[in-house]
Amino acid sequence: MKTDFNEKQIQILLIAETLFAENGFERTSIRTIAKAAEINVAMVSYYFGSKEKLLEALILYRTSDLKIQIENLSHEELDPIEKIDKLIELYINRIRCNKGIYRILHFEFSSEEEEDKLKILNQLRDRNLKSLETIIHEGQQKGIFRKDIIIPLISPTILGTFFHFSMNKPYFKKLLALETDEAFENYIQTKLKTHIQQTIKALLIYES
Amino acid sequence: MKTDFNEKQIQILLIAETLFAENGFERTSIRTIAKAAEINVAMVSYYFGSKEKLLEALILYRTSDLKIQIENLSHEELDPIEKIDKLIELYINRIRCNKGIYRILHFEFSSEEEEDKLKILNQLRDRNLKSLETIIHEGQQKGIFRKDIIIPLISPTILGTFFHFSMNKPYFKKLLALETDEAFENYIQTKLKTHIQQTIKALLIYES
DNA sequence: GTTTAAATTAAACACTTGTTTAATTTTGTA
DNA sequence: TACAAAATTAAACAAGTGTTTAATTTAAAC
Repeated sequence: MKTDFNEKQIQILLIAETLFAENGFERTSIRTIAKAAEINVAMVSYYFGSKEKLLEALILYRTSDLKIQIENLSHEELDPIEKIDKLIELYINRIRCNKGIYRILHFEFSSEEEEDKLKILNQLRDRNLKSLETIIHEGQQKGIFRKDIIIPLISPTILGTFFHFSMNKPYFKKLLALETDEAFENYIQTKLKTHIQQTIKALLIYES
Repeated sequence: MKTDFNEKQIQILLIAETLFAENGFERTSIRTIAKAAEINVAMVSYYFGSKEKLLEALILYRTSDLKIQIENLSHEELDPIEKIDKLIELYINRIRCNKGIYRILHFEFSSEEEEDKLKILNQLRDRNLKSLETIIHEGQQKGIFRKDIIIPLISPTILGTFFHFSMNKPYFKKLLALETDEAFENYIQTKLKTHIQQTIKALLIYES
């Protein structure tokens, strides 16, 4: 599949991303996208073939966009605890910036088994898991981390906490008295981030 | 709103629940529901008024169904750590049994602010938070738990981890070499449950 | 400047959606 | 049995969906 898109295509992709993230894939019609992008309805089919293929193109566009920052991290000269902290920070920021596409990927298509669509996503997940393993093994060898950790369950805890929080935005805004969207975003980057870091470190270090 | 439904209505509700959970609210048409329930399409409008109101009825049916087991727990004679363990077990089992409706509640309507629909859900969340606070405060007074915990962030960690894991079933089945659906369910009730309990306890107890 | 390909358009297409209608059957009651 | 209310039905409705068509405009190449 082609990975290079022209300006018009990217314009469509970006607007589709916003609308999909706001209202979901099904709830967003091609006509809505066309109107928002100020193009003719037929252009989506013309450029991408179909609505489904537009989504595939969007996934491709966004995931090929993502550099492998996490891989680099595991080779930096930091102690394991600092690496975990940085890893979580990376995770959160990366997803925050690509919130739209992540939301679609994780919740709109997570239960479907259509291999073609998920292949790219799975590759991404596998790479991230490998990097996480490297970091944790290092900490275990140095005697800092406990050894009975199920590593594949770490990322669900990080991502799950983050997603659950940000997907129930109205509830937590009210609960935590966060009046504006900025206050909410700020809470994520400070309190929630710290909470997740604290949680994972506690899990890795704590001796029962 | 009425909370008592006749047999026919419940039959429709149960089938709708399954279909909504499997394919999402939007992707499930009234005709699909009618066919599965072996009734006429008009019956849904006749009994519930509309598709939206059918969902509202389903939420009502399921949440009024849920007894307040968690509230009872906080008054039992157990030490705080045991209570946390039991609380998490309760959470997981309760959601596992009502997976369909929880999936719809948390992901299909989590970003919408429509008060009417979420009112019941919010009440449920508030009650649960209160119970959790009671348990944690008890542990803090006894000097077992640390005092700088942000309690509202505990449930996102529990629920988020669980949801993220079970919503990415295909990926984790492959990753953890769980061949059958039963093996997957079993993994949740053993390994994942323990992982979450371990995580929360570590967070509450660990001194940095 | 003409030709050829790409881009863009409005309109139509075939289909699905949720909902309503009006007629018919079933059920319960007096 | 007769009547009235409830349940059920097939059909129609209006609106929206993704996609395709065929005609037109724009751009590029020669």
